[in-house]
Amino acid sequence: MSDDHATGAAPGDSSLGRIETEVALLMRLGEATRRATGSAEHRVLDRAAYVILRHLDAAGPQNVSALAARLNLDGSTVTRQVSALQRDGLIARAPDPADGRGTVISPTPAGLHRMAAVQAARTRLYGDILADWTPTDRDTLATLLSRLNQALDSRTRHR
Amino acid sequence: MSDDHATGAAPGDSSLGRIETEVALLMRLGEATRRATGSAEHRVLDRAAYVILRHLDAAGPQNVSALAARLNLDGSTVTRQVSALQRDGLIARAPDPADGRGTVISPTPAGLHRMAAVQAARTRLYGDILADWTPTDRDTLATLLSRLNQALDSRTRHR
DNA sequence: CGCAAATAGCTGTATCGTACAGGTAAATCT
DNA sequence: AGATTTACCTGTACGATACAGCTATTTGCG
Repeated sequence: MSDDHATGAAPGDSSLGRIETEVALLMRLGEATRRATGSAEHRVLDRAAYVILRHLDAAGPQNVSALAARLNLDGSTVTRQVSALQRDGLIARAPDPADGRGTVISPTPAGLHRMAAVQAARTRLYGDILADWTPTDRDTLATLLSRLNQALDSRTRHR
Repeated sequence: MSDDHATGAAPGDSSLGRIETEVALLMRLGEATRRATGSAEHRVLDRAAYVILRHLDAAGPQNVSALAARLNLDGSTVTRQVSALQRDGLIARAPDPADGRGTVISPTPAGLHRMAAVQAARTRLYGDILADWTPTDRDTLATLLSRLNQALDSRTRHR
């Protein structure tokens, strides 16, 4: 799994490969973890539902298209997610007063509560898992991940 | 996406919250990126197929159950993935000489080639995206991700 | 103003990845 | 040898997603 580039002191090259590997792995593990974590009775939030609620929480009520654009999802997907969330009482749809076509989605208190619970559970999980990490390492990971996401996002977005 | 809201995490805890946020985000972005990257004609490898090939490459030919256990997937899922990979000529099935029930899966040259191509493309992508990172930062990210995965994995596994 | 084009959202349909339950065959245990 | 376990496959179902097509509304333009 290495393509020797043989330029200079190439430790940076192999980190790209490692990053690729680890991100792929994390995706798998994250999936598995989510599946295992959000088990039976909880009937917790699916992947997208969680991010939708988080985004509504962070960025305020907004319509389906805005959500879709922001989350890099098809409008129809968001429509369905939103329908499910509404069915479960986690968000509310209201006609957009400024645009007769639009619907404004806002989180309900129950939705925020549910989201916070999931968030807390996951955060707890990380606390558990990273119990023996130094605060510095945690902080560094958080920062680097954030930078990675920002880079990935801007790349994905304007292209 | 700012995480300033609604968790009530103590400042010392905040890196955990940030990690949670960023991992969730990375999952979404990774999905989107994969979807965008592996576009049309390539008919590239799906998520699982890629990891299967990588694992076969890294750990050698093995049977379906071993793969399933290792990848945290149901046997049936692996069976189907493997069937698809076989149909596409990327892996080969052979009866296990030591166990009449088993089938040993090995990557074909074409499979390895395909895998390497995807890997290279992704690595290139990361190189592109992280162009302005210092080698140190890249290296640190790779290392921390690896540690995170290891922690997540061992947690997921024996439980 | 009135109609064409764009936009917002929904619904139908398809695909993919995955799981669980059930089947058959082979191996292992007693 | 019979019972149990293991390995794999198949049927079926579900969830997340995309794309295409529909309707209602808004916007832009002659």
